[in-house]
Amino acid sequence: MNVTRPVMRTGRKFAQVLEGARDVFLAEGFEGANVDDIARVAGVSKATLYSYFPDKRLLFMEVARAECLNQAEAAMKLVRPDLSPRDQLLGGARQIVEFFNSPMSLSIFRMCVAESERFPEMAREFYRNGPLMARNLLADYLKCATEQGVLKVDNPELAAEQFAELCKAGIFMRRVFGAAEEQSPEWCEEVAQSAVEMFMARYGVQQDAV
Amino acid sequence: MNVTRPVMRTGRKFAQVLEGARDVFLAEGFEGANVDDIARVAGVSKATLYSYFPDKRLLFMEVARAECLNQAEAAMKLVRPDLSPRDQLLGGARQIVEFFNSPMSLSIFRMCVAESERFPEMAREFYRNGPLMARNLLADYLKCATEQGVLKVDNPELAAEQFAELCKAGIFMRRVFGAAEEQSPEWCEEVAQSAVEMFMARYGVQQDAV
DNA sequence: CCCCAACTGAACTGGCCAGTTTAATATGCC
DNA sequence: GGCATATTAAACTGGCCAGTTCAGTTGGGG
Repeated sequence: MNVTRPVMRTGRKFAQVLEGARDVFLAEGFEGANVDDIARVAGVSKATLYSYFPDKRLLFMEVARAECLNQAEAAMKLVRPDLSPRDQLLGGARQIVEFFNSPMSLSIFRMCVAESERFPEMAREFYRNGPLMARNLLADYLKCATEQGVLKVDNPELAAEQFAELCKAGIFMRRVFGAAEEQSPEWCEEVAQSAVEMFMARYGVQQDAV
Repeated sequence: MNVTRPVMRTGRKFAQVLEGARDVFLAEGFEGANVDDIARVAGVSKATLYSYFPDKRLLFMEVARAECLNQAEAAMKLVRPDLSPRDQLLGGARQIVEFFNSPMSLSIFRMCVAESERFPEMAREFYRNGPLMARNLLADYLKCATEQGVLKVDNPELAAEQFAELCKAGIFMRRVFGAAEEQSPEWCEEVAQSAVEMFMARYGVQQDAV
């Protein structure tokens, strides 16, 4: 899997480089980020930086990979089989809404989208490690819940994506285009509630209609 | 509203410039597009191009604006007060799904997202002319339908965004990250149907449940 | 205390590209 | 035919920046 990475990382300052790169990339985007800046912020000489990463692109991919792992880990912690579907989904909705509201997530999203034409592998890898992984996790849950008769989902993959999309309503578009500042927690909560409401109206079992 | 535009566009080759710019921007993105290339593709000298547009950014904004107008016009034609809400919405869903599946729309979307940090006004204007306009159109419809008692929508703006988001499920993410080619018409139709299904389950009036 | 590897800083190369300039040419209207 | 305006080609400026190079410095293990 890791064709390029087993080689070095012997130096003392490897972590510094990654951290500096992360900060600058997130602040400036891929094209906007200046390698001299990265080196300066990392507190490392340019020569050292280039001794670890042969070029800017590989450096960026390493940063994005690390961020995806973070998100995946957070998502895993949310699975709570003891909760009712409604509460389980509400928890998921809250995390998704928050994700699409946070400046850092948006920054990474923007970068991957922006470079997806020039560096297709990069964007695809992000998609696999991020959105796709989240969808599969959710789809699995929906499948289980359906088997247990607490939900009635015919196409779990599609339903999972629908749910994720619902959590973006009123948040994502305005944020990604910079048309709005970070949204208020109250609004986020309303969006999450409304997403669950709609999802349950479609895929909930009758008993829930009481 | 139009502060910059009343000035020129007197020349014969204005349309050529716009067309060439559109082609090159869509193929290469904003940063990737080279002004010399645009001039060449447009069959026009660089000096002529610059006599119309003071800089690359404004040229791009004009291209994006034109594309938005196209979409808006197409959306307007869809309003058919004689149809049932279900059919009306299905028509809308089909257009939205198709929009997010088409390479050209994705290209513009990518560009605006990519540049939204460096040129915020650009992205915001795109948001206003595109997604926001579409949302308002739909929200108005939902409001009317609710007054007429054929739908039961409490928050039309949010509902409109939810509907639009639902139409992206299973399409948008994979496309925007280049993780999939253009999706099949059958899949698009399924996504559209499923979006309407879910929307009606939440906001439809009882009579529909027969 | 010495040596080797990692690290440094600063200058440098080479390429790219937005935007300008100029002097000459085309076009169309009166 | 002549004038004003639009257009052209091509060279040029100035700035930016990824990646290289090198002579010298540090620091920890033997």
